[in-house]
Amino acid sequence: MPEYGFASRLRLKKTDEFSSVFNFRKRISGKYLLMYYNYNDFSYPRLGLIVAKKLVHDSVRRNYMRRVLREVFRKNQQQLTNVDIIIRPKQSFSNDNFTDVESDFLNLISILKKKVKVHLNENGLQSR
RNA sequence: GAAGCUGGUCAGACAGUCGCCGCCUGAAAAGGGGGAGGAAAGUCCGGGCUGCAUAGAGCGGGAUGACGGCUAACGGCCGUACGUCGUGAGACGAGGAAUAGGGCCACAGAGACGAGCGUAUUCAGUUACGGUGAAACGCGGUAACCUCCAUCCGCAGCAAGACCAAAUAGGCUGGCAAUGGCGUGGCUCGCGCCGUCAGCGGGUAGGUUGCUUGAGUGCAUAAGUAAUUAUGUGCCUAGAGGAAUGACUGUCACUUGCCGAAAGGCAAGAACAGAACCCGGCUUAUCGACCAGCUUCAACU
RNA sequence: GGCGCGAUAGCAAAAUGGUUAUGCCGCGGCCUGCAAAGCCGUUUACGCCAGUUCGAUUCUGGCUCGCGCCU
Repeated sequence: MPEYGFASRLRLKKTDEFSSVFNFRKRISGKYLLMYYNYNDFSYPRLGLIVAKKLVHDSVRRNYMRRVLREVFRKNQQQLTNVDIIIRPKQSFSNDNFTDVESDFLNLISILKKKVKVHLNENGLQSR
């Protein structure tokens, strides 16, 4: 039975957790979103969100974007394993482009899954 | 019917699926119930609360200003008077004192603040007038210039404050003595600490608390022109902490456009905006819908 | 969340209840074989809306924008 919940353990909160992802320096970009990622030591993925005040001035729309991105992550989290990801929107969106944002996110996830596979293979080679 | 004025209410409704944050029941699994606003905003005023000594004296500083009332308090609200605007309903108005004193009054104008000057006139500096200018021959104007008078204000803010407590570092509490130093709010007084003796606990990260029942609110009655108050009765209405309210679907209702003779059908739209200790106001943003009272004009009886 | 500052030409930066200095920049001219430097001239401003006042950039409210501190 896949997990659809979104408990607080699945979130990135501390500055150290955010910087570790940024220092890994891996980034995938889509039309609406920018995704940073790093591998973690847990058996589940974790999400961090950054919505810049520069991008959208008023807090209503910033919080809306945060909620939508959290919702998309919640619905698709079973596709991911032990990665920390940070989502940063590149441009603003509203209720009209919800499906666009969702497909953009799914696209990023599929790219990430390929990279994870390669990463695991390389590690396997090194360990031999 | 048209144009307008004032006050008030609402801020789509009801279901379903998947989630989020508190609360309650339960050993658990699970179940039940609650979850943004009229401005939550700006932080412009006023309080509560907390600490600084139970915030106390003086200086300095700040705020307000017709009169009366309401209130926990206010720079808010209500009533009355006055002034300006409007045909009117109404709207707007932070200014008491210029003989307590000081300052300032550009340009123009012969002359600009304290009395003089010019012309005419008279017994007589006695009386009248004087282009300009906001103000001109004076007991001027200006106190949103200093100031005076009256009233009020100590300072900081929940990142206040309290409690439990790793690592590291050495300090903390009680008694006694006294110059100086340090701290507390802008300063002085005042107050506390630093010295020494005795005893062993104190405290940062982190966590818990403060944290939501309160000057609360619906209705009825009474007092008052009103703001408001009193009594009775019903209700509980978010409490997070890198910070919860989201996504999708259905039905009905609203607005606009198109089609149609009509019933109706199709499409689009639905504002401003998101709690962070809590209240009372003010100000600013806002698609619209509805209710009540009133004014002016036109027509008809 | 709370507290406190500021806004003056394209940039920097003063002062004041009655004409907004000054420097750099731009433009035109002189100088030079050509330029630079120098000299002369010149354009562009008191964030916005109200009030007090005869008159506001200044005084008083309210907006808008920017900055700093408390963690």
